[in-house]
Amino acid sequence: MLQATNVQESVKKIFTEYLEKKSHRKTDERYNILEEVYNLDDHFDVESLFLHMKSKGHSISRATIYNTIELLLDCQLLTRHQFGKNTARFERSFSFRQHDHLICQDCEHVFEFCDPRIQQIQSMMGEILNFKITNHSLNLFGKCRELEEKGSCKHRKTA
Amino acid sequence: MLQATNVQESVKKIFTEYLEKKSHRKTDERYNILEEVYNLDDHFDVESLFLHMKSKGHSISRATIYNTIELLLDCQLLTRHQFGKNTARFERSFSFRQHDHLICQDCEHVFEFCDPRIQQIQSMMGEILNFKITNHSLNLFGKCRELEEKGSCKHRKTA
DNA sequence: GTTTGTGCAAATTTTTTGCATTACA
DNA sequence: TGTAATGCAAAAAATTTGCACAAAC
Repeated sequence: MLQATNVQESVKKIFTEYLEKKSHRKTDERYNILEEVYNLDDHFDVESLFLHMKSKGHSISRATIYNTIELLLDCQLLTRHQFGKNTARFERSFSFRQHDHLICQDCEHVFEFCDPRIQQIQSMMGEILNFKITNHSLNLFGKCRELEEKGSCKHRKTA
Repeated sequence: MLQATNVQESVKKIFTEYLEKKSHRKTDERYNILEEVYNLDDHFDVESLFLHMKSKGHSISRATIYNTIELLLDCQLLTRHQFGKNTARFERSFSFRQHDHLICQDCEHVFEFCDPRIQQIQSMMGEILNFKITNHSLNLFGKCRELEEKGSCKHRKTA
């Protein structure tokens, strides 16, 4: 929990510096959203974050969430993903080491993994194709063992 | 052109076999969409395919395009991508070797590349995490040389 | 002749925008 | 106090669905 608190403090400090540098106002809503984003363990979409915050008693609007997410993306505290569905999904990105995703086609559960060769591919391709590559996303899609063996998997939400 | 014709003939045959196996009807619209998809050199979204077909004199509806795309995805003649925007983009996938994408953040132009290490990562991660991986998508995002040097790039469509 | 597929329009879903009000600086 | 940010609702964008009609089989 100490570690978690430090993360909260660190990202709050980073966000504050960013807001000051950009002359954006330091509103409660922005800090509330930041805090909730860093409380969530998993990837989330705007609607679920909205409902989550509503259920915790925050009075917040979707528009503010969309606006604040833009800021968090801009200062690299958040990463945006699109795992094949129409809804964008987000993930906190401070103090969580670079990783990629493995998505179960059935239950859509997201697993994470890390492989140094991706960085190598990234820098080599940047050189060859004369690109200044800033980031990448590698998604592997497949069926988890449970699904293969039993025909369904535990993370599945809808029948 | 001979090669192109062969591709058209091949995909038509594959599609026909698929439709017959699944007991789906062989409609003109479905074959028209397949042909246009394989005429397009670049990645496309539903709206641009719709407008393209309209401009060529086809009377077609968006609903039919969405439906047919589902079939083409199912028989692997088409691949779906989501390059960070809300709109899904598609790409013909028969006789075009496996590749990944490098996307310019500015003009959104898509470049293609190939690296065998990705397949290695894919199979290794499948073993380690006990996943039956069926496919992957690796996208590198960055700035093309022109953009870096001149502040803008030729593929850019909108100011 | 059945029944699936098409086209159109309406409905959903996800995101963006306009505007009156609130509150940061 | 001036102006940016919020909340709400309406608009826009992307996709899905319902239904009458057309056309495969």
